[in-house]
Amino acid sequence: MTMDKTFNAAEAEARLSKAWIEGGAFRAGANQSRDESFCIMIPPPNVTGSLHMGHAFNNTLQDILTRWHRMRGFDTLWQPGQDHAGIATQMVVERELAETNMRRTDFSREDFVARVWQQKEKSGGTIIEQLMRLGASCDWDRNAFTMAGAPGDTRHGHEASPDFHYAVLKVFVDFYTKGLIYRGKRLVNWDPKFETAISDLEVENIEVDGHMWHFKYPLAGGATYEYVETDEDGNVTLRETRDYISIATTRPETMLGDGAVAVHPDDARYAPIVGQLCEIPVGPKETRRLIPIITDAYPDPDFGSGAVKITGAHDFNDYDVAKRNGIPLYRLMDTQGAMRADGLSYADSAAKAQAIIDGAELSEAGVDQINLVPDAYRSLDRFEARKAIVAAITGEGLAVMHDVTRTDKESGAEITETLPLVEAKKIMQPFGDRSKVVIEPMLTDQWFVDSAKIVEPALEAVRDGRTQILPEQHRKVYFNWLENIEPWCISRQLWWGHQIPVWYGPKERSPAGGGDGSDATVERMEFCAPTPAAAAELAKAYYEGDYGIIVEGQGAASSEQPVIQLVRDPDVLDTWFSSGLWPIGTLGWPQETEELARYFPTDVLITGFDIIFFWVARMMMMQLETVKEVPFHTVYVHALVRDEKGKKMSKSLGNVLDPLELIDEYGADAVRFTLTAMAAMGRDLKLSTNRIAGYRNFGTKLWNAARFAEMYGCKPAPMPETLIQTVNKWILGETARTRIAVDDALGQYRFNDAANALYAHVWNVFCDWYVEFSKPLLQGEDGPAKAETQAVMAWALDQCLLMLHPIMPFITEELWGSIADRPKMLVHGDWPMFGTEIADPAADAEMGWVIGLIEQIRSVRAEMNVSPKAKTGLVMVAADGSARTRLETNWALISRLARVESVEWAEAEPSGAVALPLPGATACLPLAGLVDVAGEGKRLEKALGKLGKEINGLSAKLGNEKFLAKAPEDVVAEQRERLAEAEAEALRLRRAQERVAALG
RNA sequence: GGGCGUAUAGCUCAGCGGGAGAGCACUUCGUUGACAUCGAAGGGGUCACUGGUUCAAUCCCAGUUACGCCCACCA
Repeated sequence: MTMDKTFNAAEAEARLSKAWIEGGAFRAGANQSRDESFCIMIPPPNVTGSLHMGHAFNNTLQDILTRWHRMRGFDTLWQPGQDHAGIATQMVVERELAETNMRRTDFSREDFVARVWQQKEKSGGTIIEQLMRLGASCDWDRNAFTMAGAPGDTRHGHEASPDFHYAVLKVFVDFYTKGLIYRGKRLVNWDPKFETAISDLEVENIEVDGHMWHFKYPLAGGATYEYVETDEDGNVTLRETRDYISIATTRPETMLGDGAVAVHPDDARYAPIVGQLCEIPVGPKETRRLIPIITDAYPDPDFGSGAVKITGAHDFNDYDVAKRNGIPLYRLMDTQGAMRADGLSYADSAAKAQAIIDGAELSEAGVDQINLVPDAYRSLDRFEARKAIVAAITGEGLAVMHDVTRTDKESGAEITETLPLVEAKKIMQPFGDRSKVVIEPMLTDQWFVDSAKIVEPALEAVRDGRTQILPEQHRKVYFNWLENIEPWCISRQLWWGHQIPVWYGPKERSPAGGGDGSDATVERMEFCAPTPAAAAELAKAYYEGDYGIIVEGQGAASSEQPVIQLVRDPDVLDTWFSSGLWPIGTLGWPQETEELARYFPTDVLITGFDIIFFWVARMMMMQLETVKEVPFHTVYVHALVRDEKGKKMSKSLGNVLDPLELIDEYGADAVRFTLTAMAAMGRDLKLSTNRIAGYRNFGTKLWNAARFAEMYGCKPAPMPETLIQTVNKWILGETARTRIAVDDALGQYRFNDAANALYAHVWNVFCDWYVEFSKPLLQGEDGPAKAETQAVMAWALDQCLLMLHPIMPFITEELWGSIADRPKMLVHGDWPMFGTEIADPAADAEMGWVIGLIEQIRSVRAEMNVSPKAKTGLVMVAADGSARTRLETNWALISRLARVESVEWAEAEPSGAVALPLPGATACLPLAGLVDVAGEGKRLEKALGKLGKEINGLSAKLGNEKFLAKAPEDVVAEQRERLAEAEAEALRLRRAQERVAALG
């Protein structure tokens, strides 16, 4: 069978992929021949996701390491799986519903979740197929899912996944029991689109054009004070009588919820009015609220007016100030970011708020009933309300005014107008990273992980090197975030996810009338347990006495005894809480599985920098808290794949390269090799199709080299004990050096170095030289030499295939199979382990000499415009015998590649010849008649110029006593040697110059 | 406001205390049966700037400039 002229990537990739998977080539432990294990956890892509360039990059690197270890006989597992991706996935389904004008609330929770499971079945397999097309050698039989085992689980596509749901709930319960998780009413980031709380990390602060309005808060009862501004030296710059305090805000709609105005305690301007009341200038005049002017360290006297309105329920800074000063928190908005319409009437609310100012005490729930949104603004969207409020205040003359001078277009006169002070300002505004809508700080009940309590081991593990972060610059980022860790809000008001395993019952032990749980939202008992039955057990113990316990959704009461109804917390957990358990969860924890024992802690995590906080840090904390071990020994953080201009790939820019389209066009190997070759640690890569095409050509080159080998019958065969041919000895050494370089590079996660070493070896050494050198031997009459070369050629090619396989699995597997029938596929090939013991220094030196000679002859011929077809003679002036031996043993090679047809030996260099310096000899090309005298003169001139510079530099250095005294001996010796060589060559060049001059 | 990163050939980037490299692009030449998705030869760089350390700096240190990224509550 002869090989096809080209590699048919599309056909071969599909066929080989199938063969690997059906043959179980990727199973955990496949090809194992040693004790050590090697395990990588895939960063689980979203179930609804599809493969983008980042995935392609990330998974290529993981696959390289996995294949490399598998070939080296490690007990290897690359664990695949998907993430349920709470918000992202629910969003997909809700969007679909929206097309038919339906909402999630049109369904029961159970039905909606069932729809999401259907969606998951529909699209969950896509990314797996795409990863398979990339060649990812995951153990697909173990495909896991972060919501496996949760109610409604269809097990589709992740049949073997452990009960992840149980593991997640168990960790929640454990953390709860240990006091690491708590529930409380806190100000959280609220996404009005998805109507859920989100964590700090899910908020993107983006600079937008905003406005800062300045409004007057009149002092109560028309009081006045003398407002005095001074400059740095204490000189009075402004003195006026005011009956108001000036307040700046970028969000006027929140004024309705103000609880106080704060000034800095040292701010002399406002000292006269501290303790007084001022009026919020919004709403029906007769019921405007009065709020106190207080002091707090928070306001910066140098910013704005120096006075800050305190809206505790709608701003994070204000929240802290309010907490410190006992200022009530008034919630103004509903879950969709519209102004509230629920709760008490405005009049009642204002009255109650006033009562609080006057000293009345209200329960938390009582305060929440207060709705300070006037009727005119109720139900308005927050941005509509903002407009209306600004208009109302301005119309009433309570905006701070300032003079604006402009030049009238028609008359050219300068006109000064007094206008409301509205500063156009760049402000950092928070947006939901998924919803892209403005996030609202919102006062709600949420669950939190008290991260500060579990952070220390995660810091310590990186500090002491149990977990290594590469590249190292990311360590700082990691430390910095963890050292300043904030509580992690883990509850989400969604339906898709792990429902929080907490059940509520009435606080009182004697629920009158059977305890219908009507006040359960106010004061209640929490029962945290991984299952409803366990929760009921806990409740039974608490409600000691003769109660029946009814757990939500677990059937009705049967007896006549009083009944306690347990209601489950409706919220689900942040996706990252469950993916934070990915390493142990996929290995079957909390069962003590064999996999856990073999593969945990895992070896390396390969991930993008964008999820260091989201995921890596959380995994560290959660694994260390749960099983007291680091989840992985190394974190390799890769950079971003950008477009060829360095722009981030984005749909809106339209510069997205689809890895699947690239695979279709260039083949998976070309895409993989490109990404690998560009994977310099810590540096973004700019991907261009041009580059991919180049590496596709590399595959073709390899293919053709194999065709050449096949053509000359180079089949894998035992090599002779002793090699005779120098080229064959030499290629062994070259191969060994490459093997060392590749292993070295991969061992240090220097993927680009590995790729480049292989590229250079295959193309520049194997193809450019060895294949060419082999031709006279393979085509010649010398039987033993031919046989030896065939065997060595086959061997050297095999080594190329073996070493390239982790990066280019398909073409190498295809070649491996077409070269010979083998006991094992290449995917299970035995990675070369030989070192330089198989090299032969004498052969290396000899081939170096031969290559040098050929290159010099070619160079001269090209520059002299000698026709490539013309053959020339060669005159050798030998300084010692070794040169003669070298030339004669390699004459066939030299003659062919340098196109010289004869050689004669002379005592002196003939005139009219170009002299080429070599170790131990001078090679002379008698090109009389062919020589372009002027050209040769120029060439020599140039070469001498270069040499002159080098000689000057070296002599200066060697003339420097300090250098001789302080530099290491070997460096001095090396410089001396270089100087001697340079001088010798310069001498030869000068003699050649003379001869050329004589010719002219 | 903090923190980090990057400046090397026309382009994209490796490298890194003692001889400036690769790929692409460019120029010239080439259909010798592996390969024109190729071969051979070649041009091209005060390694951003300024100081310092050193016998020696593209590389280490400090500063400057430009660009990029991350984090952060200035109303």
